[in-house]
Amino acid sequence: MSKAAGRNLTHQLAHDLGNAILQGRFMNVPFPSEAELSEQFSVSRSATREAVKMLTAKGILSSRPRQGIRIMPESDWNLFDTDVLDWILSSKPGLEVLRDFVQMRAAIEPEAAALAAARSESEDVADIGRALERMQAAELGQDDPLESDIAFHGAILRASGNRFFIQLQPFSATALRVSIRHTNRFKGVNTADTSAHARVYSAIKRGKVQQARKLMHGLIDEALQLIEDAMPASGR
Amino acid sequence: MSKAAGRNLTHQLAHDLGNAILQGRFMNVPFPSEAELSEQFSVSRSATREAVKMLTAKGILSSRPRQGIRIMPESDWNLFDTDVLDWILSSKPGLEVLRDFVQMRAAIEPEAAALAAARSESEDVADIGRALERMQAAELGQDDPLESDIAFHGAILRASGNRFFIQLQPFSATALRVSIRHTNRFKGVNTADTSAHARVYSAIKRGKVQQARKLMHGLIDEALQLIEDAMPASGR
DNA sequence: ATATTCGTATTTATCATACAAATAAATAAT
DNA sequence: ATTATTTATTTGTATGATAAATACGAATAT
Repeated sequence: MSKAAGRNLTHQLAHDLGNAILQGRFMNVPFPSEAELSEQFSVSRSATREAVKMLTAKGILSSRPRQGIRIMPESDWNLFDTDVLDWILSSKPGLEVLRDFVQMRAAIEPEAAALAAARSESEDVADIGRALERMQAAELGQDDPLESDIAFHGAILRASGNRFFIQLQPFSATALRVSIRHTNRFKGVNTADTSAHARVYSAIKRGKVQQARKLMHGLIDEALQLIEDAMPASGR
Repeated sequence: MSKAAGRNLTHQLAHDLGNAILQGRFMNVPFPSEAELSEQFSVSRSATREAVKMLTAKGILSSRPRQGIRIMPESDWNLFDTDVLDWILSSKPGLEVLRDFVQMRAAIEPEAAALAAARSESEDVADIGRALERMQAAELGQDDPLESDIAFHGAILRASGNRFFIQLQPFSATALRVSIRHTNRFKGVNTADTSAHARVYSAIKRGKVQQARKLMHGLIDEALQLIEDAMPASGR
């Protein structure tokens, strides 16, 4: 078991199991029983059961008497859960998953930018500006390029004023982290990218709804094109 | 505690607590401790703890020694969790929540339709046609209008071929269920609506990406306009 | 032979109890 | 008034025992 990640044993075990499952370590072996898990991780049955219940709540496991604990089909996993997103990230996802992430962002973020522009008088919009400043600072090596990019897109989701968009912040962040793992060997800090972001912010601040949507769409669609060009044709 | 909803006591308790929380029953009273929950629901501490851990996994609760169990801020709740969506639905959400649902659908579903059109050769597309037939049957009273509508939009999400869109099926279904509760007093079975759906299906089947996106957007945007017109101006 | 019934072993589900650890609040000391 | 210490409360962890569900195989009947 990992050092001292979660706050308590139950959380740690849930985290470790989640990671192991998403890494595919139980693809060929049957999933252990409660008793086996307790023994393998040197944890009480109570803690084991609680960890299993947490993963059950995320749609990853299910358990029935006599049958034991089983991994649910991937289609049941709650992919928008923050923990699950973390486990996806550390499972080193391939281009297909990255494409799915970016296609989703291409649906969400242009609309979020449009909604933000429609509420341009909101205080939330200033956060977008602050994140943009961080991106500009990152160009000079004074901030982290990835983290400031994440902050920018997160700020737009918040500025949408829509609880569902707001909750997609971890999704967007994970998508960006997956992206950079596939693309940052090609380009480092990108001045053109930052100014494209600046144009999005400008449109939002000035309440230009259509323009905000279109600019954000352009931003993400460019990334999507790069990914699809890099993919073998079979995967499309 | 409710009759025999979930498969076991833990699930039942988690379900009942989730419902109670989303109904706002702990707005003014402090959340009970483990011991109090056990006593109030006549359930062992183990089962109580497991239920609390399940809600913790969904971002709804957190617990620390001495401080007890606390309800997390709503921004932490996993709103895309199927159970949470069910609890939202049974909490009789108002127009603000409905608007958030439909804004989200307006982002997701036009893109899903576009992606489905781009894979029009897929077998998944036939499911959309079958759902459309159900909608047409519903016009004649031979099927359920709401369920067939849900099936239609779910089929398009599946046909997108994108795991994230696919997982938004329960979201879309809940959104439609919330919608009908606010709008079906105005209109019953709508022939115009069904033929608009038929045009979306036709565009997808013929691989017309742009058209599929535009038609689906029109479909949802019309619903959104009705909602925003019905809302007091303050909420925009 | 085939299908059905029935028993049995295995695994989770539930309950109870005990002690440890964390920590918020009260109390005492400076 | 501030800080340190004690105390009480609550969750965390472990263990053991019994109940309930059910997959599997054996026995039985058709």
